[in-house]
Amino acid sequence: MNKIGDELNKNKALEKSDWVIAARAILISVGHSGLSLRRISSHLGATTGAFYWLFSNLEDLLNDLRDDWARENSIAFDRVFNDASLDSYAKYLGYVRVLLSEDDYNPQYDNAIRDWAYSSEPTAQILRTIDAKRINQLADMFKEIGFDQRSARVRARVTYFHQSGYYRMGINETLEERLVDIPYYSEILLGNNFISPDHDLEEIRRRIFGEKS
Amino acid sequence: MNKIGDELNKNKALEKSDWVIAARAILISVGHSGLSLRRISSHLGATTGAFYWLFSNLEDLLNDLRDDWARENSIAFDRVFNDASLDSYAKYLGYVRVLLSEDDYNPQYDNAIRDWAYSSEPTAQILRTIDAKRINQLADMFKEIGFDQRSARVRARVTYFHQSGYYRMGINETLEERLVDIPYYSEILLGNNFISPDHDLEEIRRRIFGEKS
DNA sequence: GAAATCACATAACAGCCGTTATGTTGTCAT
DNA sequence: ATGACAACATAACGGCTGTTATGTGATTTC
Repeated sequence: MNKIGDELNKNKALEKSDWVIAARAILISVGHSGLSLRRISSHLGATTGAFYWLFSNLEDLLNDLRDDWARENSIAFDRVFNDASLDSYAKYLGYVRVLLSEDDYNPQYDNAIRDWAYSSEPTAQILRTIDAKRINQLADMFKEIGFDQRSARVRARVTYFHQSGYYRMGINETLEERLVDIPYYSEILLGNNFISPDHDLEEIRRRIFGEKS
Repeated sequence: MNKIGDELNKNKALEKSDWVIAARAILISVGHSGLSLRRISSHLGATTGAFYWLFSNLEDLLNDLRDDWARENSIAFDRVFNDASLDSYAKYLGYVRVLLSEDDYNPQYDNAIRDWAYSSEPTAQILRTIDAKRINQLADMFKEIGFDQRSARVRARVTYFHQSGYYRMGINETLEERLVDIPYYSEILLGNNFISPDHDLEEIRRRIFGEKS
């Protein structure tokens, strides 16, 4: 385990957020089974004694960790779906951009939480809440596009479950490979050729990421 | 933990399969974190000493458990996709039937293995193999239906990931509720109204499960 | 009927776990 | 200079883990 003590100011006292960040790093890289107090402590170059100065017990930290996930890994989606200036198709493109760029949204964080939820009821609870929110965001988008209530709900599920399943399998594809598939997803999920297989790769990239870059 | 000792013949010696069955039950109901030797032993009404009479170590049993999953939870799919007498649409119906009936296929078993795979490389490896096989089965079906190679592959992924994601969320729906959604899935995944929303529930049920039942 | 072997049970080992009690610094106010 | 307090470190507790060494009762073999 690398100590990240060098990176943070040694003259400053540890804060709760330091522990949350350390726990998050371990959760993502190792999984929830790695969330032991001694492991998190050594990751910070500290001991378990230091931990109990800030937290009352481990569950206390894990609650903060769950809240961190619910906040931080929803920001990217919220930014797209709460943007009133975007029409439904622009939201679809924004959603695809979030999934392809992966700088605001960390799918591994989602994966780790999803695994954790199997054996942790508090985790399962907050996961259900966030899942429901995201699916509703997608369903509203599909309804805005023109699908009726029931069809939109099924499309939202198919879209969201595909997303989580894709990242869950740990598929290793380059951005180019993924861009090639975008028109086929459009055909299936939108039911039209909004992004057509006839478009060349550069045009698809421009549609999603904008003019430059 | 219930001891199942009463259910199995007390006069007969324990076999490897007894331990695999016990481990499976715990994996499904508790998750991989519950797979401790003392827990599995007490589930059988035995002690850890008995375990080492049949297995060399815990990993030995866990390997058998992984193999059990790969075999037992693939039978239902293989039966559909390896049936040469079924055309592509019949295979689609067969696939849907497997997912809806859930007597030959246990999605919870899949879930538990998928969670386990996050922290266990041997589990991740066998999961990748089985996932790839199932996705290929679906892709071949979609190709047989008429989609080109690339489109079929994407449809297979969307279909399979939706399946795993659906069960992963632990959604609680009655068979009736799920049947109502079938036409919308048909519309999305097959791109047509092979099963139309205009069909009534009883006809949909008949198409999937056959004349009687 | 005695010996051997099978099929376990019992007990102990070291290692990890969360948690607590106590010890030890450095900094600051007086 | 000294007491006070913040911010930890150290050490130990009981409980759980996989594993091993040894003990034990029933069944089989001769």
